Amino acid sequence: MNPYIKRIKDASNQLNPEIFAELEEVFVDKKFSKGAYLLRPGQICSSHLLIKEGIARKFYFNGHKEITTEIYFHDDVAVSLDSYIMQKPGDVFIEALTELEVTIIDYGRFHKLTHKYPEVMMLDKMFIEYYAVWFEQRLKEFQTMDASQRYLSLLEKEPKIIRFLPVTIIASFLNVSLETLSRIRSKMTSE
Amino acid sequence: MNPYIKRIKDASNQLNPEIFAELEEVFVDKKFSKGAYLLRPGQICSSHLLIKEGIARKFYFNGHKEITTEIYFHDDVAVSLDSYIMQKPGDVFIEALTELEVTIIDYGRFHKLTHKYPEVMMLDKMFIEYYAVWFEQRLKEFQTMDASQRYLSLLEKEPKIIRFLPVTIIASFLNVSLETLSRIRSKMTSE
DNA sequence: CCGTAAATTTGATGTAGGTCAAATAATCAT
DNA sequence: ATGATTATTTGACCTACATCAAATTTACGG
Repeated sequence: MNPYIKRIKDASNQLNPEIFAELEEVFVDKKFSKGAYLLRPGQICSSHLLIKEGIARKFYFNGHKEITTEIYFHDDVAVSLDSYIMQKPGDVFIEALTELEVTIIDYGRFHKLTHKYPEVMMLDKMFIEYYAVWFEQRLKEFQTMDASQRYLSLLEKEPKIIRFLPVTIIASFLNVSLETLSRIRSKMTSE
Repeated sequence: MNPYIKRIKDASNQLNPEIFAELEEVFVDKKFSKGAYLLRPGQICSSHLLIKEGIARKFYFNGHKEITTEIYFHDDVAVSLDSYIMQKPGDVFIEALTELEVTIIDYGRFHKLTHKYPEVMMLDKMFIEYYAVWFEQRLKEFQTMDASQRYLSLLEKEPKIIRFLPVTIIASFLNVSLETLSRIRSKMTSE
């Protein structure tokens, strides 16, 4: 498991049961059908979305080109960071790629707990740390790897993505054209 | 001013004077001469480095190629995030590009305060949030802009970088070859 | 099943930006 | 200053990947 995720799990397991119970009150489960948008540009991201079941992605438009920034699976947390932190309208879509079950953690109610219990703020901080390092590593991949290497790295880290998603979305996540991704794939299977 | 920086400044100004005083005790000033390394690969990043005077950068080697990830000026905070958070050896250099004065905020002593005062943890969290969003935006630039656009964007946001630093370093920050950067520049001045 | 639409592959061609090499220009020590 | 060293520019060429277009495969509603 990712060491940052492990760190968060450990910390939440060590939470005093009373706090944990209060925390769970803030959680609201919800289902979305395939293709539904959990967030759209212009909306304020008012919650963390913890994925229980299914796959989702975050993407934005650059002109006519879709850029997929994140793909979420079980236990991942989907959030539009800038919009969430500053509570201002964002510019991304969060989309259900399959039937989806999520736990919604409301911003306002969560923040109250954050101020009531330092442990909860710590947990919140750990999430942000995970995000920051995740982005740093992803940036590094773009700065040091070519398209094939990024594909290989993804294949290794998230084989699920490759198995279940159409090339369009994988290509947009790797920031290459779908034609290029197709060629990378055919070259790899032929070797 | 960057809204995240403003947010941090506002919060630290609202800090109760007693806490502020305790916080200042943790601060230690230090000078470095041009070319000195404040951090090297293999070392654990055990402090935040707040730049008081001068310019610094963070970089790492990818094979023989240097990649500059950040360039720091007055009031910026230099830290190797992954190494700092997990307190494990990192793989980056932090280098003084000029004569440099920094305020060192020691990890251990700062963390004690973080647990003593929720306000301080909040401040710490805000720093991480700033970092996370900074990385997200930088990633976006690589995904949506070509070399000239990245140069223009840097010129606009950080004209100081362009004025005071050699092409080698700017090029490595923009992730282009120095030759390409040189051509971009000559094309721009001729137009 | 079959026809149609969507997804994927394959091919031809263009271009941004890399690499290597040489030419200037700037910096610096004696 | 003057030579030596380092930084920057310029030129020739090459490669990874984009784009456009067509072919093929897959999925899917009737």
